[in-house]
Amino acid sequence: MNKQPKYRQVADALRREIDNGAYPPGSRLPSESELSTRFEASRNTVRSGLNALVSEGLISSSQGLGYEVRKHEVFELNASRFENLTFPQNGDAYSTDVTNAGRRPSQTFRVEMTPATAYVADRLKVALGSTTVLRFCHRFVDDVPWSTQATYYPDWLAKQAPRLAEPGDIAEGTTRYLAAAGIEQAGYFDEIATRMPTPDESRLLDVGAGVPVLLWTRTGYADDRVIRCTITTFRGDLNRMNYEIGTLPDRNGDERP
Amino acid sequence: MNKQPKYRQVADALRREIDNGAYPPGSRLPSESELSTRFEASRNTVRSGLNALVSEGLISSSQGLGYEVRKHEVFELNASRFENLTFPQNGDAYSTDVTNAGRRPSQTFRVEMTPATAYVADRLKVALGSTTVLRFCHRFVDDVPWSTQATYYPDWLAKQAPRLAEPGDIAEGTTRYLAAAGIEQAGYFDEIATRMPTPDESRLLDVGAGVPVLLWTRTGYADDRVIRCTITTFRGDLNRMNYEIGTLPDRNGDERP
DNA sequence: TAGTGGTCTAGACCACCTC
DNA sequence: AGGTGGTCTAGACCACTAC
Repeated sequence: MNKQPKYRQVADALRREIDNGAYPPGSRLPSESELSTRFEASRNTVRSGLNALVSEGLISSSQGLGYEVRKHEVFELNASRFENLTFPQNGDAYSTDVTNAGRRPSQTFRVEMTPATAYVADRLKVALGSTTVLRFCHRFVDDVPWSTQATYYPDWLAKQAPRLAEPGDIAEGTTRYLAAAGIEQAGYFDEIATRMPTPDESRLLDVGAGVPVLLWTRTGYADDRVIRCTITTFRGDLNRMNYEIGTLPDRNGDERP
Repeated sequence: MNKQPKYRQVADALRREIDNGAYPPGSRLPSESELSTRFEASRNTVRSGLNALVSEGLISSSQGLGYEVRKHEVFELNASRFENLTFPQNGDAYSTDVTNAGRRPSQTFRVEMTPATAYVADRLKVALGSTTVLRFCHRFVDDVPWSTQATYYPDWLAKQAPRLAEPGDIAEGTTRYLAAAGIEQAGYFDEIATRMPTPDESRLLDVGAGVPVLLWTRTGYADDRVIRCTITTFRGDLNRMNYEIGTLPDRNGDERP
């Protein structure tokens, strides 16, 4: 006989009921004291079970309100089209994508000079701690924190293209501005990873326990030189990345009925 | 004054010490009762703090042994080279990659006929519940569970290429076998997402709390037909995916000193 | 004010590992 | 045997939300 601990039985029973649709996304679970009666367990034991489901990302809780089944709506980002080398888009790809999806984008933006961390220095091929220009975006969709994006430029490039280090927006887009300055991005290297958020990331993206982040690092090259390194941190529950490679049939919105 | 709850103070203090290197990766934390004395908190409160760090993926615990700082070694998978259309590799790309990294790959393998789930049916463009061939791999590196890979083929293709549904390995590789049968993959569509593992996935990949999974879905096309859908589930703490797009300078191992 | 979850305690017993 | 974490309880008080 393989007896499970009681808190796990609670978690399993509730998970099954959520999967079955007994508690649809957005609905509320019974209160801790009700569950405590139902499972003949102390409140603390029930809490352990609920906690497990929170860590799985299945439910969330808020003080005074109760436990709610999480709803998952995903936003797709086409990374191979995002910055297409042959068909560059006009303006900001993020705003366009979000607006096209019928949502309202907003962002805060800042520029600063900052010493390169090991991770960034490695990719930009500059010395650890050497100066870089950081252009940082904190992005929202319908006022929900969605992602952060930090782009680092090496010092030598900022000297060649001084507007990079100026606080304002670059209206025509940085890629286009750099191209006009004779720096044309010929290719990029993408790295994708996942992990649980740091406390800082939890704060910026407003995620609780049970939601991982999706980390996307794009290193851009012009000839043999690295011209930038962009680190995007997504809420894992709200985002998905796509790549199209080779020849594909047309998929003109037929996937979104 | 912004007083934090005690269990969070415990978590923050320990996280800081881990970040500082006071407890390097692989080392053990003091026992719960020692921490209980140090922080003047009950054992349960200390446990809450430790639990938070477990959920962040920073530490892990095992009965009778204590808490250990997790070490992170990542395995990189180059998804744009993985199945290069112009320079196909010989044999199994996974085994080659792992062996090249000086590690020992192993896997279990099975083939079955199974009705298409909504997710798979959507991608294969077949009816929900219609028959598909599933070729499933459970992969290990040095006997550590690493990833699972499930490839679904539509029924019509299995009729055209009958060895797909046979239980054994396909020595020359399925891509090559299909090409010989006149089915040449011309392109693919990749989707990448992350979430916390389901209980099934936790079991197969042997991950505890605080480790998300990285989900990679590759849908392969030949002309306008979908010929397969491969769903790979990685342990998020051990894997990273890469894409090379456009022209890049040679990076012949110079990144791995 | 009543009900919800959030924090904390003190103590008990069990399961696992090392010696 | 002695130390570690894992489970569970009963009860207390606090903070937030709703009405």
